Amino acid sequence: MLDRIKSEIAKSVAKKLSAEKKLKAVIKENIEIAKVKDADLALPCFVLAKELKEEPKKIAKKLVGVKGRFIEESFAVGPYLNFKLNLEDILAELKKYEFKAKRKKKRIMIEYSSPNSNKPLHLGHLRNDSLGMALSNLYEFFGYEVIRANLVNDRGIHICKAMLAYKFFGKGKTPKSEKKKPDHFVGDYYVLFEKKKQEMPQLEKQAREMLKKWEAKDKETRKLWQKIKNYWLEGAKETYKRIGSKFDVWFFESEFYDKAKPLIEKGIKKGVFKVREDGAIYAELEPELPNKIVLRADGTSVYATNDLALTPYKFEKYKLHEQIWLTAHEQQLYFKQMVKIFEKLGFEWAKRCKHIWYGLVLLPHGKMKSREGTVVDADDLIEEVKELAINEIKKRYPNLTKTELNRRAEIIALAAIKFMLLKIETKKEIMFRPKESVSFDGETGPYILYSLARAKSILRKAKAKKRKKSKELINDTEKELIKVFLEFEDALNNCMRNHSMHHLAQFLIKLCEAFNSFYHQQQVIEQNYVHKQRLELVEQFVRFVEFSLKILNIDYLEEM
RNA sequence: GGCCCCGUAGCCUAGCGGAUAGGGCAGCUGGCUUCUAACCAGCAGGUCGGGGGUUCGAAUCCCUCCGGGGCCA
Repeated sequence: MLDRIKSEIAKSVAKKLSAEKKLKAVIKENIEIAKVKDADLALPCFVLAKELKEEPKKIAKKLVGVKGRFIEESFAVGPYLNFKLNLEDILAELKKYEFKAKRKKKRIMIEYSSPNSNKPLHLGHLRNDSLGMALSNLYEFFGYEVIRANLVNDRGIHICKAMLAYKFFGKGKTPKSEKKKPDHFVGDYYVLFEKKKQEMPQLEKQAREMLKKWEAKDKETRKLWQKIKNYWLEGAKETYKRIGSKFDVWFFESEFYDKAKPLIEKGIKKGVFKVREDGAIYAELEPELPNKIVLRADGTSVYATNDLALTPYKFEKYKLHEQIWLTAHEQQLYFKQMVKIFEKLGFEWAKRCKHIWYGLVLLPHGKMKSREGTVVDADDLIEEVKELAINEIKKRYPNLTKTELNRRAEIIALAAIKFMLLKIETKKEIMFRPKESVSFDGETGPYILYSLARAKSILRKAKAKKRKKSKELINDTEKELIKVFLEFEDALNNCMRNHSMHHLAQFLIKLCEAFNSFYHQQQVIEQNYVHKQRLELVEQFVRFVEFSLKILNIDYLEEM
C-alpha cells in the first residue's frame, strides 16, 4: 500500500522536475514517513541535491506545490519537501489493500526448534520457535514455499544418561503412574542421573558403555531408547501444539549420524578431509576458519557428522532452493564451518544455506543450564503466566465459565510470552526477569490483544446502526492513525531483510497506540448513527492487526 | 590469544547517514453514569559506553580503547 502511494508521489515529483526514469527511482526511494507532526510524508532533498547539483533547500522550495494523487498539500521546511496527504484517498487505498504477495516459486526449508529428546522444551526453545514460526509465515507471505523442519537430537551420551537413570530407578514407572507429562518424566531422569552421579561415580562410565551398545544397535538398548524417546516425543508434541509450532518434516539425528561415511570418504579423496594421527577425521579450513572434526578418533559421530549426511539429503529429497538453520548465536562458527565444508565438497547449493541466529535468553544469574537445573521450563512458564492472566480476567469478568476463562487465559499468556520474545531485535540477548518480562501493561502482547478486542467490540455494536458520512476526517488522532498504516510494508520488508520480527511487532505497538488515542478522543458510535469513515478506520485497524498477528503466530480474542 | 554479537534515562527498548533521539516499565499528576481504564492525557528523567576520524550532516559508517555476553584454541 505504501509502495503504491510512494510511486504515485514520486511520479508527481518527477513530473514537476521533468526527471528521467533513474531520478524518479531515486525520488521514490527517498520518500519517507514524516517525522514531524504536521506532515504525513516527506522527501528529504539531500540525495536529489547531488543528482541535480543544486542545494537541497532550493530544490525543496522549487518543488512546493507539487500536485497529484494522494497529495493534499506540499510545502518545504528547510531541505525537506513535506506532504500532507488526502486522508480520504488513503483510507480508500487501505480498504483496497490485499495481503497478497507475489509467488516466487522458490522452495525453502526452515529448520528450527531442534530440541534434545532427553528434556522438555525451555524458554530458549520458545524464542527459537516463536521466531521460526513467524519467519516461516513471513517467507510464505513473500511467496516462498516453506517446509518447516525439526531436527531432534535423539542420540548421544545425554540421551543415554536419561535412559540409564530410568533403567536403574524407574522400574515399572510410567508417565501415567507418576502423573507426569511424558517429556518431563524423561527430563526428570536426566536430572536424577546428574544427582546420583555424585554418590555413584560409576554411572558415567556405564552411560558411555550404553552409548556404545546403542551405536552397535544392541536390541535391548534400542528398545529402551525407543520407549524413552516415545515418551519424550509425546510430551514435546503436546507443547508444540500448545505454542502453535508446526512442522512438515521431522528429522532424527539417530537416522543420519551414521550415514555420512561415503561422503567423508569422498571428501578424503578430494583432500577436503584429512586424517589426524590419532585417527580422527577433520576438515582443514585454516587459516580462514578453525579446523573442524567431522568424525571422532573412535569412529563415533559428532554433530557435524549428522549435518554432513542430513543437509545433502534435504536438498536432494525436497528439491530445495534454499535452506535456513535457525539457532542461537553460539552456533555461528559451527555453521560457517559447515557451509565452508559443503562449498569445498562441491555442492553448488552451499551458498544458499543460511544460518539465522538470535541472542540467548539469559537469566539474571547467567546462561540457562539444564544439567544444573537453572532452566525456565516452557510448560511451567506458560502455566505461571496463565495464572496471572486468570487473575486479571476474573477481576473483570467474575462470572465466566471455567472453560471460557481457561481459553482466554491461555491465549493471553501465549501472546504475552511470544510478543515479549519477538518485539526485541533478533540479535539481542534477552534478559529474562519473570515479573518484569511477562507484563500485561504497556508494550505487550495483551496490550495488542486488548486494543484489537476494543475495536472488534465497536464493530459488533455498530452493525445495527446506520452509517453516516461526515464531511471529513478532522481530528488529529485520526490523522495520526492513518499515518501509521503507511509503515506497514516497510515493517514487513525490514523483517525480511534483517530476519527479525521486531519491526512488525513495533509496528503493531505503534498502530495500537495510535488506535487507543483515537479511541479515547473520538466516538465512533453515536446514539442514532455511526460515523462512516471512523468505522472504516476501525475496520482497517482490525484487518491489519489480525494479519500481523497471524504472521507473528499469535492467537487473539474477540473479547477480552 | 583469535573471531562474532551487544552497549541509547533507574530498568527494558525503537531508531535500513538526515528534521527537536521515539516508546514502554518503575515514579509523580489527572481522567471510568459516554463504543472494554489490560486504556488515555500530562510531568519528570538522556555525556546515545569513552576517544579519534570520514561527511554539508553521525546514535547510525571507519579506527581505537573500555564494559557485558558468546564461540574457538
